[in-house]
Amino acid sequence: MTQFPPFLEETDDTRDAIMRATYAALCEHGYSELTIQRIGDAFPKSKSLLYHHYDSKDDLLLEFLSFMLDQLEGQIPTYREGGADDHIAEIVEQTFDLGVAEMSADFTRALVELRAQAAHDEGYRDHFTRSDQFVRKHVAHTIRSGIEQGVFQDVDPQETAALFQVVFVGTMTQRVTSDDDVLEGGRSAFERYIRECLLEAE
Amino acid sequence: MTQFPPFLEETDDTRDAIMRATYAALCEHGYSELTIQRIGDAFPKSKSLLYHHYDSKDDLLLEFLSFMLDQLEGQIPTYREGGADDHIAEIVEQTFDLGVAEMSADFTRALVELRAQAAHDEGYRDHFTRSDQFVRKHVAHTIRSGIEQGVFQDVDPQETAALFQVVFVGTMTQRVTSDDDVLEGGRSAFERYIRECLLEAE
DNA sequence: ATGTGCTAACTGAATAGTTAGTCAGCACGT
DNA sequence: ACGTGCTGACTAACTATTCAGTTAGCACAT
Repeated sequence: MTQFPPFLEETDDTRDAIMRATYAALCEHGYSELTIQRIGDAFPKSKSLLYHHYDSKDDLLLEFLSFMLDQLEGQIPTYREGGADDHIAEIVEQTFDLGVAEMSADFTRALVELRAQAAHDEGYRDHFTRSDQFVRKHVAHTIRSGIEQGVFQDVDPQETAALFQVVFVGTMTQRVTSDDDVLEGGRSAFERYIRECLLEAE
Repeated sequence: MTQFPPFLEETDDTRDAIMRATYAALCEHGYSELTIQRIGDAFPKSKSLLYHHYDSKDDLLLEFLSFMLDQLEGQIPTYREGGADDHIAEIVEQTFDLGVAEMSADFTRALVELRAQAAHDEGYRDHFTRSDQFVRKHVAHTIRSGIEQGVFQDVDPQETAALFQVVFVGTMTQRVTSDDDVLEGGRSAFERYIRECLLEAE
């Protein structure tokens, strides 16, 4: 059975139930084998009802992505005070260890497939652009704080955050698309980068 | 019209022609809208003939990937002597600037889509595992040479190459799936990493 | 209370289109 | 005669989407 993230708890709302069904179907079948039928199967009501609430399969999935991103954005405390260095360490931990926080491996898989759609679909590209910008700005802001706190060297926050973003996407993609084990080694090397190029020597 | 890479020159061989047609169709339509029909359209002979040479669509595409990888592996001089530092600089250039060498943007797009299939398809995963290993070992070898040459610090070649691989996949994916411009900044930050964590200070 | 009109949620069955894959047979070099 | 490369027409399965029609609930006049 699919393990739902906390913000997808049971509610009576039909549209929430559709989001839940979409999440479940995506985890179970992946994007490439996702059909309206299968979303319907994961949904207590009828398949046709999906069209009552959304214009098309595409519309539904885009709304789904937007819904997930909203939840995620709402969930991340804009910035909990505390050492910026600790926060960065947490981000690295999440990047190389589990992927994103509570995301199941199955959902990560589907997410990588969904991102790939952005290569030829503007709607998806818009979504991931927004998503990337959110993450990158969050990291940049953290780095800026760290510099002010004196725990980071005087680096360019934008550029550094950009590298974080690339490493983040690369890791996530690599994890689910290749058995070549690159994560442990990549992590060591990246931590060395943080130690020598980001953290202020004490 | 599709611009073919040099190793896909015109030949009489039918199977080469099929590879060419697959490449062209992939560039024109991307993976998600790739059909046997469309490969047939880009092919001077008939669609049914494809089944005479390959068992299934999946078989054909896997053979195509394998074919491309063989060509690429054969093309990269195992190691042209010369400064390992220059060679690494070239790799960085190719990573952030054009993507891989002469690959068209269209093909890169398709390649990202193809990689995403590996999330749920073992055949594709095997391919990209092999592909990743090749690249990573090539980079690791270059780094090892650089250390011996005294131009690189005494880093762990495996770990460093792993980070290169992650950055490579991340950049390629990001480039075609997001309009958030992360490449320039990522490049600057990565070049700083190379300067401070890889190159031997002179 | 009750009947009436109206709307939104909902359903099962149908449809039109597309797809991978098949197959009987043609041309032709040996 | 025979195998090989090759073809066009075909099919069976699956897809997103539609649609005619059922229900349940609500507002409101009687």
